[in-house]
Amino acid sequence: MSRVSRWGRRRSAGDRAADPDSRTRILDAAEELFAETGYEATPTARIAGSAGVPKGLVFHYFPRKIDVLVALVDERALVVELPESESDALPGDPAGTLVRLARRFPLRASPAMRRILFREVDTHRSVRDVLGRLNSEVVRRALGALKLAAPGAAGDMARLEVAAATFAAVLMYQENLHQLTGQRVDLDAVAHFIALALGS
Amino acid sequence: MSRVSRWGRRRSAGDRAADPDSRTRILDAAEELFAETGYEATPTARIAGSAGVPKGLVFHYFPRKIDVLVALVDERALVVELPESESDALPGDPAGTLVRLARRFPLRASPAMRRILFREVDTHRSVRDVLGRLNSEVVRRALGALKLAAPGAAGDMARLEVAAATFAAVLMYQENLHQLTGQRVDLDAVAHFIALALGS
Amino acid sequence: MSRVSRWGRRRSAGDRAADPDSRTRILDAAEELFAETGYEATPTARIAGSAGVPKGLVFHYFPRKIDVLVALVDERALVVELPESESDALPGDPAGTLVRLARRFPLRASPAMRRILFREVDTHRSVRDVLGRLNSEVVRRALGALKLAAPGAAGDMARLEVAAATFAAVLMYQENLHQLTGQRVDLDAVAHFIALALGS
Amino acid sequence: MSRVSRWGRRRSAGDRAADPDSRTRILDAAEELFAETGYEATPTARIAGSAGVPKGLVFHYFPRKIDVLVALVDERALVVELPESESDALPGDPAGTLVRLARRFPLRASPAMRRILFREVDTHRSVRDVLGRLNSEVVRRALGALKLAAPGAAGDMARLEVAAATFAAVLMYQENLHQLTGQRVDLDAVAHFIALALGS
DNA sequence: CATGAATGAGTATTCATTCAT
DNA sequence: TATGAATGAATACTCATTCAT
Repeated sequence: MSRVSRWGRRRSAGDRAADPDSRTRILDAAEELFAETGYEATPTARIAGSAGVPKGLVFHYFPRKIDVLVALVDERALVVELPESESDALPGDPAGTLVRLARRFPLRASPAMRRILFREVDTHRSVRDVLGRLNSEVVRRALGALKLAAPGAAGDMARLEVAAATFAAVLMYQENLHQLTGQRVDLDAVAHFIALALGS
Repeated sequence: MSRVSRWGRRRSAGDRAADPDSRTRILDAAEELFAETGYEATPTARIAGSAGVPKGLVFHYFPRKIDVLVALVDERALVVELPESESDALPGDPAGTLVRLARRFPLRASPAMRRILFREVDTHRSVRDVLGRLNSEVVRRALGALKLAAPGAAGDMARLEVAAATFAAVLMYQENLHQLTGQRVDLDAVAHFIALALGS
Repeated sequence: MSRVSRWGRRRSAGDRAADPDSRTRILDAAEELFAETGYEATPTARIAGSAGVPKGLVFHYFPRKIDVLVALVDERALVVELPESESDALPGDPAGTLVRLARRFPLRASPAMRRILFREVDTHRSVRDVLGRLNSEVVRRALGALKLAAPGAAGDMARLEVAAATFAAVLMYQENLHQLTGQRVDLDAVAHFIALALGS
Repeated sequence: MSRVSRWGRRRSAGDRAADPDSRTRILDAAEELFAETGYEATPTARIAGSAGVPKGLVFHYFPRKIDVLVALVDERALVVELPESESDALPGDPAGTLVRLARRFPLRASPAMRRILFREVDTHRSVRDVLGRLNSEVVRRALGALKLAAPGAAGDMARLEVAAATFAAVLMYQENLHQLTGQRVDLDAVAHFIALALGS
């Protein structure tokens, strides 16, 4: 049950812990392959091969291929439990507040997961649900943080909501944008831009 | 169900016949199916069946399955040739300018095409190219329009660029957002919000 | 649709007709293999191999494996259309009447079919239905023939029914009995035995 | 659902414990499943699951899957040791004699066993042997009993043999017939019918 | 005895693609 | 152009069986 890995440090050198168990290795491999090639175009045999386990073992843990995707999304997309603390919020600094929020954003977890979530929204209800929940959460937190950080605009709820939704959209899709245009949107600049609108 | 879409013209010049030709019917069917189920998960046989043509005919027009996708994207994603006219731009009304731009936006073409473009970015270089070109185009036009519409901010190029990129992001992904959260982002509100930031 | 073969003369020498078509060859092979090894234990690949057609073609004609069995049973178990003529019935000779009936009995069709019918009764509703219909038919005809052939017992309907059911049971299961005990029940003797009971 | 059947004794001698031991539970489950679904179509894992034992334990007791079937047939198909007593035979009452014989007939053991025996005749030599032995036994006993019960026909050995074989056929397959036609053959009526033939 | 992870050969089924007509 | 039978590589999934604990 203990899901060992955390992206960016999946198997660091000095790890004296034993090999991650087979189930984890399967999910690791699937995460990478689904992100690269997509769910449909990734044969289970390749997942097994890439994970270094026999083909049959994949089905031991995940009776259907779709269960690999579902487990992946359920176990790895929302694992980072953000403390509810909105201590990020610094009154008078909405831009910095948004940037700090983005840094600790759950979607910051594995870039592979982000690609999977967006690419496979239609593949399974579970993916769509997780992505939806994620989006709502970001909007909710951005809104909460902005309420504290932008005292001047606190009265204009509608404006705060648009700000939160706009920031969320940029944040949620930035990875996709990066793929498309080849250039990453500068989140800091967007945050400042939004702060401007709130300040006026 | 009627595949005679309002999304651009597919019919050959002199068409008064009721039935589009086979090739068109194949593309119509593929467009719908790829959007629904994805490229990989859509068998060519189903495209043929849905188009009401024999299986073999699909390969007569499109030697490889991928050619269906490529033709679809090449012929239907950018067909709406926006007049270069930035007559949309109304000096002093950046919000209205953005909204008008959005209304005539190429991506406003077939919703199915949008889903295909986003879902199949990684399936073929051609898709990625078209989507990239589309995105650049939107940013470019938004930027151009804003230059004219927001004379006050005209000097601050960096700010205009962030504004354009932000609006483009919201615009490009609004359909996706809609699916996820079940509620459409209010483009007008975002446009006004952006105008606020430009005005201050 | 024309089902060429009739067992015992599936491919006689002087047959100038071309090879039976692929579909027929598949059914021929399946009939033999299902009878030998049973439905479950017969891989579709072996059917194809035995029929001399590529694996995929089996699924071209029969989308699911069970469809092969169903087609087999539906098309080959009841094909022999017995003329309704009860001319078999010879008044005063119930024994001869039963024997003649047995000789033209539909189940006399392919011995392989008989083994399939009995072995796979539980495999699919269609098999059970065909076998049930066959049994009812035999009882019905035996009863009809006996009514005419055994005028002495014509008044004792109950006795005629028992006679018909008994004969049908022996007839229907004789192939199985043969397998089990290694010795065939002598149908003639049973017919005479039954005639005895009717005569007394 | 309660596997404590009336069909022979499975429990070890001193059993007062509520739970049969694992081996017995495995056989119980297999008996039910083989009868329902057939040997080939019943995975060992399902036997284990249905018996409430871990998968590995099945192979502890029965190294190969086929051993489960063999053990089942060997231990449960002939267990009811009929006393050799032909005290059933009542001179002058061949019908009653046959009916009494049928009531104590070994095949009266578990209906599930009967279906297994008939369905899996070809699966393993052991099954065929047991079924063959069973059939011979029935014929042998019916013959013996009829010799005593029908003194009038005692001289006509051939006729007695046909009578025995006919009755055995009806008896052995009545369960199958029941499934097929949905209506059970009336054994009493058949017995009387046979007695008639012997008496004339 | 008990347990369940591990293994890999086998199986039904799918599907892009070819091609004779 | 049309047509649909033919082909076989690929793929998800099954399952008997082994084995370390």
